[in-house]
Order: sequence, then structure tokens, then C-alpha cells
Amino acid sequence: MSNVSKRDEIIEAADQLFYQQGFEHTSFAHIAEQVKISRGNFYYHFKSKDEILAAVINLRLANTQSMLEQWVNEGETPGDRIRSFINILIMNRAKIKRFGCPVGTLTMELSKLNHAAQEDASKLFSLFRVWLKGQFKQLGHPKEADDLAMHLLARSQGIATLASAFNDEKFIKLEVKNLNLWLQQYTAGAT
Amino acid sequence: MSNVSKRDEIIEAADQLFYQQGFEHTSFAHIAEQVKISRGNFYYHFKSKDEILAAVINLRLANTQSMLEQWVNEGETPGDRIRSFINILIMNRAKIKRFGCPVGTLTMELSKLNHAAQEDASKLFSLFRVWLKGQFKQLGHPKEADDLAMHLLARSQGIATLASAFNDEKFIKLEVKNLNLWLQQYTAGAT
DNA sequence: GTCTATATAATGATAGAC
DNA sequence: GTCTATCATTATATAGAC
Repeated sequence: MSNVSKRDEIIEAADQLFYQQGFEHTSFAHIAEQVKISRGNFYYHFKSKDEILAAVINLRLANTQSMLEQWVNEGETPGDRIRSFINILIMNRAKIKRFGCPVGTLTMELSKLNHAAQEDASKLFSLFRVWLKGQFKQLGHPKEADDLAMHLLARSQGIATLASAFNDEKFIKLEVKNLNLWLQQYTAGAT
Repeated sequence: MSNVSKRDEIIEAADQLFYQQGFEHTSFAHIAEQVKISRGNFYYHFKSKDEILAAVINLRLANTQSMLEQWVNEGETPGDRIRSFINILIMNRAKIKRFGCPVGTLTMELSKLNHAAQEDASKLFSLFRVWLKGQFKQLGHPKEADDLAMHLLARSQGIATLASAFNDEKFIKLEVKNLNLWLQQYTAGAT
């Protein structure tokens, strides 16, 4: 237990730090300080920094997956579920304002580093994309479903970036209202 | 002349590399290789890496300013000018697909580094914001002008991020079409 | 203005004691 | 499992010769 627990502690700390400071800028010293172990002891749990990154991405994939499943369980209609997605902008607005979207910023950073894990990171986007596509299909828009999913993802990304650049939570609220209005044209007259 | 020219060469090379590789990940060695000078000689032109960053941001601000002025000169109507803005997504789609939006990615990186220059970088967004706001005012929407400017900026950012994440130029074209359709409701019946 | 050599600090990573 | 060295590399930055 002690082993698994400490390993998980490291992954969680790295997850937060990668989000807040970026992957490259976060050093073992940063993580070690949070988890209260020495830098050298790191390599008992992970062979390299890239291995920590892989673990963080896997953690995020798992967390995202269970969040999507929860939205399916909670939402009675596809419209409700899509609104759950939109609503994370509101739920996480404080962090988004400071650090942007965790998916988008990691993806872009790894892309610029030309990092081998960038394809794994983009699977985070794919999870949302496929899930949203499924919801739009159920709403009765099978042909446009993927375009609508991508459109919604892009809108969310842009909102996060601009909210962060201008340090503006009110902008998030305004744009979420716009997104819900946009969604109405696709939910009108659906189950 | 030789002095100014070499200094400008450095700034231009740094500008490109910061865009393609990120600010932190770009070292003097990278820039030196491009400009064909030794690492040590750098400090004749700039006192620090942050000073190069400041010069790059100033260059981008100047370039952006003159681009906006050109759009004003070329576009006959505010609608034409706003379409010029939207069209940079098409013009730069190859680079956007690879490296995202230069403004958004730099802003987010500096934000995560908690870098002193992050406020200067966000002035790049402000240039576009104020300019777009002016165009929407001229279109006859003074009250919503700033919201519309922010909305358009956010949409553009999201398009860039998603196009990069999914390596998809076609998505840019589709979303640009959507943006132009969206714009029509504000240009209809205007000068 | 440009170079080489070097100082200094931080990083990812390893070896080996406990 | 955790620690304390320690290594090798890289980075920003400086000093001084040419």
C-alpha cells in the first residue's frame, strides 16, 4: 500500500503542477517538495520524467472517462449532458482564469516541444470529441454530430484562453450563456 | 547598420523560434545557430533573455499594428475589415496547424511561467480587441461591440487550438465559414 | 562586434548506503 | 523505500582577448 499510495501522490502532485506551471517548467524539485520526498527517491517510482508525464496523462484520461460516464448517468437527455460539458467552464472558472484549460494548454505545450506524448495528450480531446459526437447524434443530428462536437470544443477552448489572457471570469459566464443559446437550436424539439 | 541589422536578425529569429518551440524551451544556442553568431556574443546585443522576449513582443506589437492599419486601408466597410481578421486563419493555416496561434500560445506560456512580460504579451490581444470593437461599433453595434470582439477572438483561438490538436486544416476552413455566417447577422443592412 | 573560455546554477538521472 | 552524495548536461550569463 505504501508504494502505490506514494506513487499516486506523486502523480497527483505532478498533475497539478503540470497544469499550473507547465510540464517542462516543473522540475523534480518542485514535485519532491510537494510530496515530501528527496529528488533521488523519485527514480524508485519512475524511470524518467517522461514516465511521470505518461502517468499523468493516463490519470487524466481515466478521470475524464469517469466524468463523462457520470454525466451520462446524471443527465436525462442528451441536451442535459451537453450542458454538463458546457458547465465545467463555470465550475472551474477560477482555475481556468489562472491556468487556462488543462487539456488545451498541455496539448499545445507538448506540441511545441515536439514531445512523443503529444499524441497521447490529444486523446483527452478525443474523449470529449467522441462523447459529444454521440450526444449530438442522439439529439438527432447524426450527419453534423462530429462538426458540432468540434465546434463546441473549440468554443470552450477559446473561452478558456481569453478568460486567462484578460483575467476575466465574467467573460466566461457571458460566453457560457451564448453557448447554451447556441445549443438550443439543436435541442429544440428533441427528446 | 551592421549593429541594428544583426540585432534585428536576432529578434526575428527569436520571434520564429519562440512561436515554434516556445519561449522557455528556446535557448541561446538555438537562436545563435540560426543567426550564425556565438552564444557569448549575444550579450553584446541584449542584456538577458528576458530582454530578447521584450523585443520580440514589441516587434509583434508593431507588426500587428501595421497589419490592422493595412486592413483599414484595404477594407471598404467594417465588415470587410473584420473578414480580413477572420481570414488570417486561412492565410496562416499551415503554421496554425503546427504551432497554434502565436498570440494565444505565448500568452498562455508566460502565464504559466508567471513571467513579468505576460502583461505586455496580452497587449497583443488588446490590440485586436480594441480594433475589432471599433469595427463592430462602425457596423452599428456600439453597445455589444466589445462582447462581439471578445467572442470573435475566442472563436479564433479555439479554432487554432483544435486545428493544432487534431492536425486538421479542413476544420479551420469549416469554422471560418461558420464565422463568416455568424458575422452576416451583424453586417446585414450596414454600410 | 565577435570570439573563446569560463563561472554559476539548475536539471534529469545514477550509485550506493541505510 | 528512502536517503545522501554525485555525475553529466544544459542553461543563462560574464570576462576578457582579438
